Formats: sequence, structure tokens, C-alpha cells
Amino acid sequence: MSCSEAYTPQLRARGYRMTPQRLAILHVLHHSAKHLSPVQVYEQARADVPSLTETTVYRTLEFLAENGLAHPAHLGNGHLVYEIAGHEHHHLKCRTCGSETEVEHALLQKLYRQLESESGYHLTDSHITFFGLCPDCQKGE
Amino acid sequence: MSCSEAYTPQLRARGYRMTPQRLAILHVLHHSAKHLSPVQVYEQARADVPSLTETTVYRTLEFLAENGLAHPAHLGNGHLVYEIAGHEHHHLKCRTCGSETEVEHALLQKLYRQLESESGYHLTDSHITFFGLCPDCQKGE
DNA sequence: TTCCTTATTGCAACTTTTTGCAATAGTATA
DNA sequence: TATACTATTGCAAAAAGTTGCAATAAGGAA
Repeated sequence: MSCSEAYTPQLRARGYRMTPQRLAILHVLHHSAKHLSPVQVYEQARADVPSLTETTVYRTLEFLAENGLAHPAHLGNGHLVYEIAGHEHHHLKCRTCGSETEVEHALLQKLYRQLESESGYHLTDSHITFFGLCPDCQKGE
Repeated sequence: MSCSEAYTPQLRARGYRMTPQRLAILHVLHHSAKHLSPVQVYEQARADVPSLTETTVYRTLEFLAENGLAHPAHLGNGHLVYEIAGHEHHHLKCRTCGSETEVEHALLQKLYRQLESESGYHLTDSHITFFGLCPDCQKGE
């Protein structure tokens, strides 16, 4: 299934439009294994749509995140990165070497339920980055 | 105990210096109940040290975070805020109205241990922001 | 197909954050 | 108390991210 076939109906259903810019950005996210910064998305998507501007990339990424097609993540440096929505997971990042591991959302289910019952909040978001030391960097300490 | 008495030895012990700028910034963080953005810190600390620059505030906040005197937190808009180190806690923030609740770190202990045993990582950081809907905003849905 | 509505884009100006470097100023030592 | 070492600051310029607005174009209706 093409990116267009997959995502266009999701936007239309909410009253939004599919555009070449959005399609190019979705395509980049969809075919990237990992999270990308806005600038990385811009540079890759420009291959498809040369007229693309960085402004549009920033706005589109935020738009996709609001509509559940992409997930934003903080990786600890104060900057946002994005990845295509799909499998719910969290990140575990090493403070020393920067290596990353994924954590399945299932692992946090119990905590989520506990937080919900104690706070009364209903937890909606599914991306968290945990920081620590990876096994290799612990040895070097 | 004054801010200076409390924090100067901590910096000295690591080979760093206490300066009027750092003291003013620590003072602001210390006496603020909540997390502050770099600009908020700048504006308040300037009352003490008029020559203070924003550059210095950004650098100092990062420095304090690296040395454990302050904690950075992401509150979901892509910008960092800081609060004085002291009691370990996390935030629970409402996506709709923006209201915030604190979550004791103790609640996450079990999850931390589980993540550590499954991943081999040693988790060091103690601030996470969870997002959801507060009780009031759930009613309005 | 053509028209019309309005969501979306690009531009330009602006705000926020970062970086390099020379000048300044803590603080350990004599 | 004076000296020297170097951590820290401020400045200026660059990079990153945001905003307002007029022009453009997606896509439903005729």
C-alpha cells in the first residue's frame, strides 16, 4: 500500500487535505527506521518537493502529531524528533554514549493504570524517554 | 541557610566557581515553587545582576542540570523548563487545560527496577512528564 | 469540467537558542 | 595580600524555530 493510499483517508476523514508536501513528509517518516529531526525530514523530503520550506516542515510535523499520524519525542537535548505512528513504544537512552533502546508500551501498562487511579487523570500519550547508562557505559565507570 | 552557603561548596567540590550570576540564578530557582523557563529565570535574576545576559542563563541552567543542582523538564511544547533539585518527582500534565500534578518518584520505583532488569540499563534520571486528561477535562469530552 | 470555499503553503520578519572568542574575574598558592 | 591559572562571562553572529499574512491549490458542489 502506498503512503498516499494509507494516509489520505485519515486526513480527509478529519476535514484536512492531502498535499504533496504532507505526502513527502509522511513518506520520509514512514520509510525511516528511526526518529528524525525536523531538519532531517526537510532535507529528505525536499528531494520529492523541491519547493518545500522549513516552515512547512515544522508546521506539518506538529500537525501530524496532533492528528496521531506521527509521534513527537524528546531525546534529552531540548529538541523534538518525530517518528511515524505505528507501534507504541518508549525510548531508553544512554546519557554517556547516546545509544538507544526501545521499550514496549506493554511494560508500562501497569504503571499507567496505577497513575490513573491515583491521580484521576486519563493518560493519553504513549511516548516517554528514560535516561540512564547502557551496560557498556556502566563497565567504564 | 543562604543560597550561597548551600550551593557554593557543591560547586567548589567539583572544581567549579560560584559567581554572582550563578548565585542569582540559583536563588531564583530556589525560591520559585515551580519550574521556570530560561527567559523567566533571566528576567527575575536580572534584578540581582543587571549585567546578566540570556546567553549566560542558558549556559548556567544547562551547567546546573549537568551537576545535579537543577532538573530540566520537558513540558510538551518542545521547550525546556528548570526547577531546583530537591525532591524527586515527575509531572502529569493535562493536554487540554494544561494543569499539572506532581507524581512522587516512589511510584515509579518498581517500573524502574523492571526496566533495568529487562534492558541492562541503569536508570539515572528522575524526571518524566506524563500527558493525559485531567478529571475536569474528561467530563467535558 | 468549472467554480467556490477555505485549508495550506511560502515568504519575510521575528523570537528563541546556540556558538566562538576575547576579556574578565574567582580562587588556590605563595 | 599579590600572582597566576583558567573557569566563566558578555558580545556579536549564527542557527533553530515561530508567526502573520497574502497567494495558492485541494477537493466538494454545481
